[in-house]
Amino acid sequence: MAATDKALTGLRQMIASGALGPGAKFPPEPELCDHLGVSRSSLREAVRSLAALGVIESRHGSGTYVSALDPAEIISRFSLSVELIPLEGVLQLMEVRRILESHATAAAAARQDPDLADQLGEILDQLEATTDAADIQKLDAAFHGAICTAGGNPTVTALTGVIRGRGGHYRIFEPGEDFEAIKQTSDRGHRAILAAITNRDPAAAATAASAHIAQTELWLRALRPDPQVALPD
Amino acid sequence: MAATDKALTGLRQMIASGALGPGAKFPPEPELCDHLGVSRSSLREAVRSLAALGVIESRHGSGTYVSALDPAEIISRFSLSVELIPLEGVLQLMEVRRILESHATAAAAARQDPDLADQLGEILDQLEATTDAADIQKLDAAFHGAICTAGGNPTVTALTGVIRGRGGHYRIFEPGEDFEAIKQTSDRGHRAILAAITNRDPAAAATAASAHIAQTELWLRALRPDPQVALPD
DNA sequence: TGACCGTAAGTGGTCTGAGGACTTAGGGTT
DNA sequence: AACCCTAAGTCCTCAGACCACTTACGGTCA
Repeated sequence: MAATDKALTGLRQMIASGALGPGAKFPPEPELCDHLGVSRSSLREAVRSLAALGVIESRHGSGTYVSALDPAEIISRFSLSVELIPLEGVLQLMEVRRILESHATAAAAARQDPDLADQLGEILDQLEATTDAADIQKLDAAFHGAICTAGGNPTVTALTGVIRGRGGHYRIFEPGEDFEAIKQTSDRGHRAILAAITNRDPAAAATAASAHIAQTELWLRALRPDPQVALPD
Repeated sequence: MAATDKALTGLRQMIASGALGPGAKFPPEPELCDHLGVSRSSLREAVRSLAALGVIESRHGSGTYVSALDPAEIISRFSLSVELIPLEGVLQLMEVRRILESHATAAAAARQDPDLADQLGEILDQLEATTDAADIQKLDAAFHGAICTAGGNPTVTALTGVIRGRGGHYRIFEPGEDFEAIKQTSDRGHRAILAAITNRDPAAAATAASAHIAQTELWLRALRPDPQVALPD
């Protein structure tokens, strides 16, 4: 087995076996090199791999530690790769977001958190008052994020957040001829979701969230160029 | 900015800017070092990070390439980290699987693929005939995987597959006093899903899949030790 | 006695140079 | 035309040295 792979397997094994739990500190690099039988360069490349995946953390001057191994944190690391996925793949991810977020929105409506509706109302007031693309994206994330958090599953919140962040890179809300129509449709969608939550109607909340996100998917599809047709000779 | 981070940012920028699309080849390491202004060690650590995330691929003797940037492949890389998540976090992930897979199962039922039911029936025949834990896990994955594939969204298939793989590490089907009861319940759940697909009843399929996975979650919860209570002095 | 600060040990971060291992393409041979 | 061999190109691994940061200890001063 290659040196880096050997180090990678060894490090993962130390965690999987339970020898090192969340937050535990690894031995110093020279000691690990000796234990795993690889050079320092190979060990460091293996450490970098696991750090990229959110499994371990290196702290300069302090040591190398097992991360909290919290699924939400690990999923957040995916934004580094998801942000590079082309539009075609983003559409598949948006369907995942639609399914999960409509579920989380229904759960939020069912929970009847008395503060949630007020909080969401304030966000929407600000959102409807601005036309700045960056502000829109930030407030939209705050709105959907608060709902997902209320839904009760942090992993769902993290996953939808990553996907939403990717979709947001396509500036749907750039000033253009359709800007006002798109903005109004979006604002109405948000109000419909809030109304369902206020009415404590999970089914309506799921439908409203699904419709709202599906609308975003349609806008994204409109950005997609038609598939190139292979020309005959 | 730290050297490795500088290299990481530079590499991602080369992809995000569109300068290098899926499958494109990076310049040789010495050239990249010069271009990014870092040493070879730092560059290699950055490359390893992105390789761990499924964004780029290094081929020994050939070169370094941008990956296909396919969301399903990128999500598959998650298994390296998901497999290390403790039981508590797995339960959150199982809810994600339940939501996505019940949706995919409904979609598979709606699609009315004539070959699917036969294929699933053969898998279940084998599954019901074996008591080997490894075979059970393999056939269970084949059953649910085929359904998700029929659902039409490869990203959903990849995501549910990663989570299912993690859950499978907890050997629910180890020989024990409850083995037969658990196995029978599981088999019945599979048959109910197949029946809904055969009947082309999406709603029943979603319900059956949700119930089946929820049952698995209950078995996993039973493995969870009670939270440790902090003892007073 | 307490708080503050400087110092030294411990640890990860970066650079450089060298040689090995693998892939690939091209030319020569059969 | 098919096969094999060679050589160039590229990534992989190792080793050693030095730098940067964190931490804890012990001394100093109020």
